[in-house]
Amino acid sequence: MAKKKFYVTTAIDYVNGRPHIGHAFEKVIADVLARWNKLLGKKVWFLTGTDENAQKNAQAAKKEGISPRELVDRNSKIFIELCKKLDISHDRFIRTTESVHVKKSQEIFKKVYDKGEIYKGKYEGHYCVGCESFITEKDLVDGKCPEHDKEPEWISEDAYFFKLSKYKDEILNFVKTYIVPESRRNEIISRLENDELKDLCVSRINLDWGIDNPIDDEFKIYVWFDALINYLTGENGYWPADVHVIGKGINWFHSVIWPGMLMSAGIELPETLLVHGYLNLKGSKISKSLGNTIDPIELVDRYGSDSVRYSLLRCSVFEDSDYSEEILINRNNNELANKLGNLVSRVSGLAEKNGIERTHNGLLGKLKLKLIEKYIDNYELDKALNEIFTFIDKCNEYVQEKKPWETKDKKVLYELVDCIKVIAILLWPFIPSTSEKISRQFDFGIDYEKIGRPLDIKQIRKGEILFRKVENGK
RNA sequence: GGCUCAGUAGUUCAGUGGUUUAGAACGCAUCUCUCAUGAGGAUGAGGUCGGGGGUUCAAUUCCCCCCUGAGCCA
Repeated sequence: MAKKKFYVTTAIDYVNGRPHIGHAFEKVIADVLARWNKLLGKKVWFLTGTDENAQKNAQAAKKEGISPRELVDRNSKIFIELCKKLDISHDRFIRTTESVHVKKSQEIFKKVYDKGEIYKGKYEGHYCVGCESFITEKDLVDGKCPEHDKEPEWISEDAYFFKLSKYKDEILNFVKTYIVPESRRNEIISRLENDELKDLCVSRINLDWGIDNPIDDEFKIYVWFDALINYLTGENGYWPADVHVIGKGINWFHSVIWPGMLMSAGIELPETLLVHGYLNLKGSKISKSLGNTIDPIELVDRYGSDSVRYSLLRCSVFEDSDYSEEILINRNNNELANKLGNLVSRVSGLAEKNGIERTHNGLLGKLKLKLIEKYIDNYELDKALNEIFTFIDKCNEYVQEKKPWETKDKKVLYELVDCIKVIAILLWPFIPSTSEKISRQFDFGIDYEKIGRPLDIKQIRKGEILFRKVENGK
């Protein structure tokens, strides 16, 4: 029987600045999904990357007095470094300046044009450089874009339009099964039902950065049009995507424009759009002007990838959450060091001294495996982790109750070691490097099918401390 | 402005399609084991479930209004 495939993507990131903690959050969520499906035995393809054709990048480069090419080359490396530091298991890192992507974008553009669904017209309107898009009169606040607090430029130009309006009903029908969570789905449905869906301007004139319009070399392709196509460029035979992981700010592009493009191009539609919330730092938005950004690369250097991953994954996927270094430290000390780390430490020490003897593992009955699976299937990763850690508590209680340091009961120790095996397997998508350390220490493989199977009995040794505690206030 | 969501212990959040003592974690207090990373375990204090009205024998849970915060608006 052929293995089932699983194709997951993140949004591609603008490279006009350094990555912030929100980028790390999204990548870690997608990584858990990728690893979870790998653990279940599926053939996984995980795509992430950088969006480099945006006008924003050209502007950022100009500010620094370097070419756009230099800027994107330099900055995309930092995003690659972030992935590496966070143990992101992506199979492909796409950059939209790659020639293969340029070709793909032009190919799709031409396909839609040839079908008569891209046509030439005139566009007049307010264009916000920050948004990379036009905004309507009624959305302006004091003549400024409310999100970027900048006056948009008035643009009147020849332009190419994509007949997005044609697909309104089809899109409306499609999103009903596409978008997760429900609240985000309803937002899109209500806009589609209540407002007119206009055709989308998909070209820009007089730019010297971006992908050439293959029909008319006076124009570039609108950056969002090419950006979305990255999911096709990087699919490696895995299309359609099983999950696109994105932030709530770009829901519209992925919920309406992207399916519309695919419908027009006659390409199969993706399965699920997972829209996650944002992280707030001490109650306020991440914002460079507030100077409250946390550099995720620095965090990993200071605390290790698993502590950063874990603290991020304890945040709600769907709702906005508070995040701070202090929260990370508390999670690290209380949950990773005191609960998980200490359990492994005490049990491995006792097992090394006393040995283990096979028996029926009654303790395992306290693990709500079905519930954990359900949570992960519903993308409620924080709840899944919570449940796994509840089980770790049960194991610590069991040690206390059975006092194996007095009884030297090898069967009790077997149960505990077997449970640690299960815990390590379940935690692998979340904190892979720690899981792998535990698996080496107890000498078992990380394999989902081993969860219900008896443990091979081997010599166990007390390993190194898994998590160092951190003094708060560093 | 339109639409949507949220407001529950000091903090972060669960939860309830109306019924007897509203849950967890962290923090705090007391006790305790000693295998372990001064970790673990037990107990306890802490909430008029945003405010006001309504429906009902009964509302934190349903309905209406208000306040506050957040989000989306191509």
